[in-house]
Amino acid sequence: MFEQADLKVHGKGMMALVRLSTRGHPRLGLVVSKKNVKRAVDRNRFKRLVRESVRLRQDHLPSVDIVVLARRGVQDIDNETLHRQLHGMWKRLQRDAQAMIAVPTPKRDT
RNA sequence: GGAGUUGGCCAGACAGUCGCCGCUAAUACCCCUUAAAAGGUGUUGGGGGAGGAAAGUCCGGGCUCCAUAGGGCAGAGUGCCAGGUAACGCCUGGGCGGCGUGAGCCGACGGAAAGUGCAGCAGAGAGUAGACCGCCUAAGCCCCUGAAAUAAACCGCUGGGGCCGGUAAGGGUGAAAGGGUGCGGUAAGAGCGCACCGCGCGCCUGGUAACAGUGCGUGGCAUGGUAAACCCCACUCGGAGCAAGACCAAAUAGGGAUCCAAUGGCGUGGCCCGCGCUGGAUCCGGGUAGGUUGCUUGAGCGCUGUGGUAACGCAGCGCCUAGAGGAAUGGCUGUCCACGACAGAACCCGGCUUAUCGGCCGACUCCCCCC
Repeated sequence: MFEQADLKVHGKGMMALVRLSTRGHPRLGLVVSKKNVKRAVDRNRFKRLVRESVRLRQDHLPSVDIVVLARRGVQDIDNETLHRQLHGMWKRLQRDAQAMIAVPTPKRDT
């Protein structure tokens, strides 16, 4: 997954790795390390918000596996901007995924 | 009214809506069966869902396995006394010392006359004390002076100087200089003597005890500091941890090689004994690591009564209050206000410590004003 991501979507304080799947619905994984987010309260809050965001948008997302990685500093972002970030990321993900499905052989340069 | 001390409690609220994790009831289907129960999946309804610190992991216990945790050594911890407790390094009460006008607060608070060690600088001297300045020159010796007496002299009164010394009152050094104040005493001084204070020891009295005393007697009087230095004394402590452990399914099969060997090897990791099990170790080749349980009814919480100064105990009645498993307890919208801190359960309890916006209640102290 980490080495064979089809797509990478970046947002403020986080990054999402995406792979296409044939499951028929999106699937979410979360990586929030203690190193990057020190307090348990902040780790839990981040995971809840990401889950909620995916839940609210699950019908619009393509059939993909998503892994969201938290980066240092997410604990300082408030809920509202975090939601906006995630919303923007999913929109980009949708667009890119559809483009990739249209092209049968996705090229993996760089 | 102001300032403060102390004990306890709360931890945004409400509504709507969309979700998550257990529980429970009904129901549908699956599985199974003679039939049911149990089990699984879904739908609908009901109900529950982080903390006072859930944290740090610093102590103590339960639970589980190793022996039923046994003996010795080593090691670690605790350290005024009594009580509480399952236990504690915790709590309560008391003692002693310190701080505060006070309510109160703080204290690793046994032993330094068993032993060993350590102490920079300054200073004469730092633990069998010590003469740098100062004070003294009585006794002993030397020199000068030379009263009185004598015929004269010797000796030598007096005074002065020196040597040998005396002295811990004063100065100075230091964190600390070997009880304090006063009087006597003396050449000057000194517990040298005495009085008072202090201290040590013995007894008596009070107190369970620590300890206390205008108590009685006795000793001139230190036993300097450091034991979060070794140490001594008293008391306590076996080890590992829920990834403990248990169960189910499968499997650990079977095989080959080398080495060691029944005063052995493993369990048992500080070591020895003891105890239990038994051939063991390494390599080659092959195989597995899924689920269930432990998992929340407990030294539990609330109320009342009762014993106790209190911590807490006892009795009765009532209540059931998260249980996940990469990990639920949330998102959004609206209204209100004192505009919300620190922060997220992971086997469970009792403490300690640390973090913390603010609010409420009780008790008490000091100061000012009024009656």
